Amino acid sequence: MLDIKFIRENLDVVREAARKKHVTVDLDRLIAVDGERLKLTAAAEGLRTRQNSASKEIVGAEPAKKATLLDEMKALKDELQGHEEKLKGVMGEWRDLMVRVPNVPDISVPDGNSDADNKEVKRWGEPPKFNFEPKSHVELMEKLGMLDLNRGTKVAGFRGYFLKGKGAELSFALWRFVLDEFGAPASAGGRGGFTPIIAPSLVRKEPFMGTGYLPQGEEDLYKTQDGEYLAGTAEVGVMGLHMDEAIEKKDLPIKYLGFSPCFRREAGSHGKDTKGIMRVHEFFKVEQVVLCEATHEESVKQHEALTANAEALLQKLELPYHVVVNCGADLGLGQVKKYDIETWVPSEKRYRETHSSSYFHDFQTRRLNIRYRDDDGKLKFAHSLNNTALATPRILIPLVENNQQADGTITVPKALQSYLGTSVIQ
RNA sequence: GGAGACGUGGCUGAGUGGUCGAAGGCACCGCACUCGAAAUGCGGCACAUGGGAAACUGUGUCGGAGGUUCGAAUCCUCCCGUCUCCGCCA
Repeated sequence: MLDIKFIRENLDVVREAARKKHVTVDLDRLIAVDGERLKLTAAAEGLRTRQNSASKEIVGAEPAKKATLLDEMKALKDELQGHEEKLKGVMGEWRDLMVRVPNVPDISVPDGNSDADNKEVKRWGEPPKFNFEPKSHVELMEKLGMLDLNRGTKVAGFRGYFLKGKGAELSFALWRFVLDEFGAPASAGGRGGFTPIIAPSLVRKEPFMGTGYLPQGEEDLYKTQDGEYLAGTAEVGVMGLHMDEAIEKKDLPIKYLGFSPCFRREAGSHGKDTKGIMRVHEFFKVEQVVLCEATHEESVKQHEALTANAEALLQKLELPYHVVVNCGADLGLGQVKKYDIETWVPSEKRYRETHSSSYFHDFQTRRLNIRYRDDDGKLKFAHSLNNTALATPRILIPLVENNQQADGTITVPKALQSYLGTSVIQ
């Protein structure tokens, strides 16, 4: 959510933001409704001022005076109720419009109409050259008893899967590997400063509103009969952690390495990625979540750091990847800027998204009411950021495909060998 | 699932119809003392929003939404949340 004052005073900027993000929101209507809101509020406040002063007079007034005042107040009360009725209607529309206003993308975000317009900004590693036709992760993993899709769908329905044997072990190995990478202090070659946290996936409505997944993303979420939703990323639960809190400035930046199961209905992507474990309803994410001081410079610094962290993991896993800066149309409502890291998938002969790194300024924290006391003694909304550390099972796809051998066995990257207890999956 | 208690500022905690935006404490800020710090003393200090160049000032906010009343932190209803006991389960 943006500050209404900011919207009023920078209407052109917000209008341009909506255009760039391809978001439809009637800003002129918002300004008109806001004017109405202010007018009605002022009128109601005037009446209340009178009510408050009369209320003080009534206490000590003599009977005749008191009766006069009481009559006046009864009439005023009716008038006030009329105003409040109108204001209520106006506020309803105002709020509906406000939650649709997008955050302003950074100047460095390219224009574009879809993810096809994202711009590559970096490339690392070389896609492997095979002297045989590379197999898909489905073929490789099923052959090695790592994955069972048929029985996955039997049990869990469309997009269901079982990871078993080395497939399950590989997942545990990766989680442990990531935890160690982030747990080690920077001096020891680790990422440093992240607190591991296992976050709820079953989450109440407020953190979804706060992170911006509701109301717009409702149809991609599973909802329980008790009104909670299942989170599609650990970000939701972790961001909810400090909701309605005031943080000590000395504690910033706060960095979490959140882990949780994730659930997505994948509504609207029915035809996409129907084979294998690229797009599943139920998966796991290790997510980096950061709260920091409310300056653009700090956000940018943390954003680059989060992105570098993910890159470092991929480099240790020896997976070729590239980084794209997402174009306006491919940004979420609250995102200022986003890098997707896409990892090479040999069977598709292209890079596929495995990480997504974004910052929000105070868009999320304003909704979540996460503040810190600044040096001037004032409470300010913190800035928030997040990036994937590692999402399973998707990451298994490039991992097995890039390391496949002609005989269908899979070599294990050095960094993982001690975790998996072998250098070859066969 | 049953019964009960509770929800107040950054934190803690008083407050049961008007004199309450709210005592006291902690934290924080300023000043004094000090070579400096600690301790101490004095003062300041909720948040949001409207008006105003500013000083200042209007309004709202005591979990949320309604209601009673001229007037609600305080009374009533519903909802949400927390805690305790019992039950159930691991």
